[in-house]
Amino acid sequence: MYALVDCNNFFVSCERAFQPSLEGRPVVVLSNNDGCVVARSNESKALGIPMGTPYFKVKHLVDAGKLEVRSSNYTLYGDLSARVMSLLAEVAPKLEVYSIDEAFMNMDGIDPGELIPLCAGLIVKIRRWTGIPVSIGIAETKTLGKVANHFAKKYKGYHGVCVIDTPGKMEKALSLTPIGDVWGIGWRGAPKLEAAGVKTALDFVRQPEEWVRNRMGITGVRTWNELQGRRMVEEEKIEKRKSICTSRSFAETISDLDELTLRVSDFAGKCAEKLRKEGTAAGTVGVFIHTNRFRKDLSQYFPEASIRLEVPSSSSRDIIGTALQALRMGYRPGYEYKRAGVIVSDIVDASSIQQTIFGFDLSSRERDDRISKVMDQVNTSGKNVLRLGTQRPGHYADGIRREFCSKLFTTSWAELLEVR
DNA sequence: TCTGGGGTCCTAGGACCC
DNA sequence: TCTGGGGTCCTAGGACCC
Repeated sequence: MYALVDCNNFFVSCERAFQPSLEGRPVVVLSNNDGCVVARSNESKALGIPMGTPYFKVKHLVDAGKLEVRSSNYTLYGDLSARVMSLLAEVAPKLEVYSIDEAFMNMDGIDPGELIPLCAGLIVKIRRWTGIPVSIGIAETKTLGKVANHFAKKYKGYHGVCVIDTPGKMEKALSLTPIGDVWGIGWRGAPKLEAAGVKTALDFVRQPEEWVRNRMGITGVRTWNELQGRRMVEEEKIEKRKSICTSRSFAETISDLDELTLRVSDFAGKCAEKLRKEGTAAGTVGVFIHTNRFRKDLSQYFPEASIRLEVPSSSSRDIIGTALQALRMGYRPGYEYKRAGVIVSDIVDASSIQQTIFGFDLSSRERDDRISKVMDQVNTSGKNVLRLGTQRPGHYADGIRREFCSKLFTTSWAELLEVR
């Protein structure tokens, strides 16, 4: 069986773990730049605030004292996530961390009778040790585990654990699951299915396989099988990432190429850092810049350009230099850019590069790699203390709004002392 | 006035080859 | 005037996830 562990309202729960006054109150956490709502407490869901609501639409509730708001604090969330995952790893034969707030535990080999008490105990322990409430859904496949998790969250009677382990429970659960809530269907696919009379997950699995294949292709057939207890979603892949992206919206728009150069340099430098941290190198560097798509009154422009490197690299000099070339290819003056990003792809293991290159002078590359290494050793604070001439001083994410940010409760002694 | 960021996989169509 | 058929690989864009 799979046990899907999902942290309840994760970002909000992280804020609450260190700010008990938020308990029981409507709380939302905002995206970067304080843009829109990305996490809601049950109380704020009850207020009818949809996911993704721009902040300015709920500001009146905050001003009236009816809603608490926090800027997102990913350092804090990442740290608490690691703590939760380490507790899961202690009991799961195999753990697959799926996202910052979710993990699949492969429970194959554990006595089925033990599953519920084990998971119930885990929920209590995680709450006590980290402050984070979690729910667990148990079933034969990951997609059914998602369904079970839904019920564990929704109905108090389950005390956080729901199991789907018989055909009867399966049919009951599927009949109560709207088709749009199924993992892998998505909000675009749901209306089409509903129009064809498929309103619930049970309606869906009762369609013939060919019907599903014709409408939704191979991915639809996978979901169709998974919902019936046949495993189709692959076991964990421990592979390295295939692409890495660093992008941000700006607090204000930018038209000037020199200013964009500073920002794109920082994003590219961050990508290079991430590559080195994973022990990989990228063969392609891409850059995009976007105008503000919500401003219908302004002219829009979404250029992107990518450049293939002669030899994959993770050196800041290479990645930043190439990103700036790509930026100049796409940039046109006269537009108000609101967002920019760097994507590195065609990623390979850094160790595989050395042997494969002929006729390429590796001596300058080796020198660059040594420079990058020193930069990493010095820049442990996340600040660009050591940087290339095109990068800005300070932190790469400086200049974005974080008006309601909580303290770094878990990661900085200075901050912790300040709280005390 | 104000609207996030980072990933993966699949597919259709073009380029290219014989 | 008449102009094949079949395969692979790559890429861009769409859909989905959290």
